[in-house]
Amino acid sequence: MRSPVPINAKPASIKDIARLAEVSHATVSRALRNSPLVEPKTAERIQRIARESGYRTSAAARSLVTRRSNTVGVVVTSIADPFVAGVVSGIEDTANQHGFCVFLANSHAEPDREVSVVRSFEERRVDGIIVAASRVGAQYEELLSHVQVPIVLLNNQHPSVFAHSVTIANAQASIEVTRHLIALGHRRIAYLGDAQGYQSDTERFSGYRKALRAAGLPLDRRLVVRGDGKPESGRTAMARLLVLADPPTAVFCYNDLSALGAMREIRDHGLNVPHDISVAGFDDLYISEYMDPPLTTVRQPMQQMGSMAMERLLQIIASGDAGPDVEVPGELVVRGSTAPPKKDL
Amino acid sequence: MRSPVPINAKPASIKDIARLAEVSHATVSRALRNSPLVEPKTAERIQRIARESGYRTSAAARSLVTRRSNTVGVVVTSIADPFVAGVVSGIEDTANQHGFCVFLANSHAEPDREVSVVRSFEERRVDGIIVAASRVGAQYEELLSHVQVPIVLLNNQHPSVFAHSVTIANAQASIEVTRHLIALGHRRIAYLGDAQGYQSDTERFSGYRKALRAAGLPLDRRLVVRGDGKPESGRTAMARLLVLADPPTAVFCYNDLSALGAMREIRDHGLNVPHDISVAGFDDLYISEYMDPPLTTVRQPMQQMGSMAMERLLQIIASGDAGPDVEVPGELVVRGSTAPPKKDL
DNA sequence: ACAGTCGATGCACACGTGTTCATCCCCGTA
DNA sequence: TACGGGGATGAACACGTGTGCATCGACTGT
Repeated sequence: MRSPVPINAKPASIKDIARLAEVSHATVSRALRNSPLVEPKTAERIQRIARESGYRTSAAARSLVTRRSNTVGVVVTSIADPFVAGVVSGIEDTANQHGFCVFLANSHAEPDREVSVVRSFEERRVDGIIVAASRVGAQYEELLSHVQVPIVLLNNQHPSVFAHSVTIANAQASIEVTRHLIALGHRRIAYLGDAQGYQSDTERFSGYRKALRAAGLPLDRRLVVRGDGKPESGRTAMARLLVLADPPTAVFCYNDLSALGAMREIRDHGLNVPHDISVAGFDDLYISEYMDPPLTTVRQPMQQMGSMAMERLLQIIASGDAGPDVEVPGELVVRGSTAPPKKDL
Repeated sequence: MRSPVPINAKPASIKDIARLAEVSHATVSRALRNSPLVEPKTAERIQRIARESGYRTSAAARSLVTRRSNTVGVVVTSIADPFVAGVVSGIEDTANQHGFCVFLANSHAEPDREVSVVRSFEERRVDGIIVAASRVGAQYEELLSHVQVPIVLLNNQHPSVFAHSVTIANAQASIEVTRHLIALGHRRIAYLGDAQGYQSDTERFSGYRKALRAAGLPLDRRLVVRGDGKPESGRTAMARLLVLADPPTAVFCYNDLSALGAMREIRDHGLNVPHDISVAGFDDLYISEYMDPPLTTVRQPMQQMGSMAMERLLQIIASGDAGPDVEVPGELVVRGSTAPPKKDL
């Protein structure tokens, strides 16, 4: 069942190549890196020999002397979250483009995992860390602030000193969503948020509140419910709204997955989206335009944000610093899940 | 904006700890690994000093001598694919559990990326590789067969010698889906597949064919269309089916994302799922039960499959070999997207 | 012909860790 | 007291690569 090559054959080293080419290992080292110090002809010969013998430079040995691993660590709550997956995809693409490899680790928002992951990254001497965990508790902050390599936070700009960030304009985008619902004629608009203490939730809720206030609408605390950002909890949170004596005519959801669950619950109550209740989300997952009805939401350029975070990190690694924190705008995408409320309400 | 710690401060080495503890670096090495050779009292003292000075063992230096990196490489077509993300989540969880870190790399099914990724993994001396790329072309196979570390293929058992595999019982599950549609009374059942030459597609199609034959139904080539596994191509492929003079009354889709697009196209033609056309998928993404209607599909235990692949790899790394290849069964999950065909057809 | 210059290459050390072997010290026993 | 044994520790080498410095040969200009 296995290849004919013995599995424990130790890989060819630079010295093996040197012996074959009848030069010193120093010359091989230079030749393989295309140093101008070595004569073109011998360089070519050495490279040919290396190629033929399947030589692969040992990144471990190299990084030991260069103090660079060309490696970054990425911590996420869960890669199974489609938003996170989009971001990581962007990160990996630009990392690969620059010769970097990415270590991926789930934290599942468990403090134990968080410390073990960061420790592991430190041991592996990553050149930088990207945290897309959305929640940076006090203990986690303490941990990260002692890390010796640059850190970029994604969707979590931290008030403190130890990290740079790439975020989306949560408040502004939320204002636009809420304004959109108000403009349609809604007056009882619910907020279905996330209870895990994410900064994004705080900011999105604050945008929702501001828009209400600007329109002279009251903030009804009973219309504010929270889940965990997954469909099932969106569903149960929506259920709490539907049993109200005076249920909302529109719901602004923390993210598209919550909205998915909310829509499901609404249908199961025999109501129609958007005819009876309008639903808006946040993220614009690439399934969202295929939902029935297609979901009104805020487009968050996930891949691009990941890409920006990575480029930012690379710049810090190279030049020691990057400019001010980046905030990308969100784009309101109006689709079929939002409509004017029924006249008789 | 930065931590007070100078960024280029070189991390404490084992020798620094040795100096502080007034012992040799050998003793430190032993103490940190809890070797019985060192006196418990001094071991404790050394560990305290190491902890206080924030020492982190250099994985690079260690792996240089141990010839083990405690690292695995994972190649996927795209982490943005929710199925892939589920699998990778399972992989990472069990890897982390065993002290391993995972390198994640997208290949985007581009041959260039594939070779560069594998080369990069080799340089980093990963202890093993998991390929969840679903497609292993001739060139890729040639590449992988020369790799010196164990390889586990996911959903792509390869007839050759160089790799182990974890797969789902594609053919059997597809037979069950098709049988389910036949049992509902359908006689014109389409197959909406994947055109990228994935083995999964071949097997699922073959299951579809077998079930038709077993029921004495003819295979109509016009009812077989293919896309790329994403919603948009599911939509366009469905469009080709809808313009037929005698369109199908049911569609079995290669995966849930294709089904999502197909359902959208059906609705856009003013038709109803499942009343006019039944739709079945494959994967059971965790959004699928929230679709409208909820999707009939085959549950593929993504996380568990990832976990199994990783455990398999670990076993090969540890003991040199693992048993025969693993095939997990798929579970037909019947939901609202499939129903008997209209009587008048 | 000779000194000086420059291009190409080798020598030797460093990076941080694990491990074998030797050394040293302390204790018990003959 | 002398000897042996065992437990704890240090010295030294190896892992594979990069690089400063020395060396060596060839070429140029006088």
